[in-house]
Amino acid sequence: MSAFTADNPLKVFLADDHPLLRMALRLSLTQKKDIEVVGEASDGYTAVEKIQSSIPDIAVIDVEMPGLSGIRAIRILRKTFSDMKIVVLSTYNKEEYIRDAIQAGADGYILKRVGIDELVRIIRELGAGKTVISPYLVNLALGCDSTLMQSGQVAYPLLTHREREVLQGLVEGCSNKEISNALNISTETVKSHIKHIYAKLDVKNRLEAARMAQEMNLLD
Amino acid sequence: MSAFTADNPLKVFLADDHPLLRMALRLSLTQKKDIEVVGEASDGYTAVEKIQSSIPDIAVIDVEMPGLSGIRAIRILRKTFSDMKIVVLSTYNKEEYIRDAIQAGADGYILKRVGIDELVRIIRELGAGKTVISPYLVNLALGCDSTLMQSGQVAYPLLTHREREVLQGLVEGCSNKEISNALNISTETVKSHIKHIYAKLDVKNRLEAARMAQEMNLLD
DNA sequence: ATATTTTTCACCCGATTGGGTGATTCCAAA
DNA sequence: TTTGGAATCACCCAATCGGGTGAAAAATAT
Repeated sequence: MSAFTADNPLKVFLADDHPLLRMALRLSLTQKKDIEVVGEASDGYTAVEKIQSSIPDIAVIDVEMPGLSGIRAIRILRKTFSDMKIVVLSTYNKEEYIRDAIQAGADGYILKRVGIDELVRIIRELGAGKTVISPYLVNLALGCDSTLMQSGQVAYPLLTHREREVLQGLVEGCSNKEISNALNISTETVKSHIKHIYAKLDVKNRLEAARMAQEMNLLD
Repeated sequence: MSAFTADNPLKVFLADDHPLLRMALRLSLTQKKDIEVVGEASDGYTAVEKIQSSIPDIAVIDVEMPGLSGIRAIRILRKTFSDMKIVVLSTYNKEEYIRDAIQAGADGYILKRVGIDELVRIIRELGAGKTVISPYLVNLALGCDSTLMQSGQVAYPLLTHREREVLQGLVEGCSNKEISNALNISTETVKSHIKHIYAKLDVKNRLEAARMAQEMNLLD
């Protein structure tokens, strides 16, 4: 199945808001001949963006980042990339965090206090298809069904054309009724579109949707 | 007064329980000819021990370490070393943490998300005798409240302090209930504030209020 | 000392939103 | 040809929001 070499390296993406830690990770990983760091980001929004264009085999994502949190970034990524390995970096080994991460679709949960060798080992195991929870935590994380992976989805267009039109109105502060008038459709249809938008962006109200739209550059 | 060179380097000690971050710090600092890393530790107890024997000019100490916390380690060190520079490393910019650190005797408080150059700059300034608080925190240290109305461009009425706090929550996408919990007041009071905010900003919903807040630069 | 503003809370009521389920038509891709 | 997404709409129901009125204590200013 998967044999990563210098010719065919394991492509890894790093998302962490600490430049120093990111540097350490990059240095540690690029040293290994079978691993290549294809991109970095220091916040959730750019992480999602860059990952969508660089399409790594494994995304290493910090849970705590400014703007879009790691967990929510994962939820978004999972909608598009069902087979990408996503591993969460965290400072804490709270049961709750781990559950959230796994439920969001993470394939692994690593504590930041791991050593370099440990980290490389985990990355490689993920590359080989395993799901890894930092050994310290194995006993904790068993309450959630293994994975909620959906069927393969298409790549880029997170939102449909119509959804973007509706989102445009929403961002401008229009009510559902105003949007429906502008687009000549019923308010029920607008509501329907908005529900889908919320699900796709993983937000729960208009304001978050508007902010997300802006941060992710979803509109003109 | 103090001119540190390759002959007479600034001796730095590193205490942090994250091997990766420690590596990044060590690499970044040892690169500089005027800085020498004289020791490392991954918990508070060994940090205190090793510092007592290596006697660095500057001790960089993580607040969150297993065993003896960084703050308590600093208190102990301060009893013996009154002129050693001690700088706190922290993930968070909580006002409370900063106060604790300073009160324990820290000469500086640095966020882990700083870059390498920034870090080196701070270390050197500490070596030169200054007390440094990471730039990100300046606004915290100074109760940023009085800056709002100098310009003659007051087309809209200003908000009160409380109203700004409520608006802050609103902008972040919080519901009235979430805001009320955060501020320890009833939802009715939050509603009341929001009504006033709407009236003052001449908007009619949360999204417009949020956008107006941004356009008028009403918040941090 | 008094006036004003700020901050707090209550009650009412209609409007709007958010979430769930389900159905229809159209169109394009497998 | 069948499958599936896109776009449309309907109904239900609970939660939240927005607007009005009113009021009282606390802080600030005059």
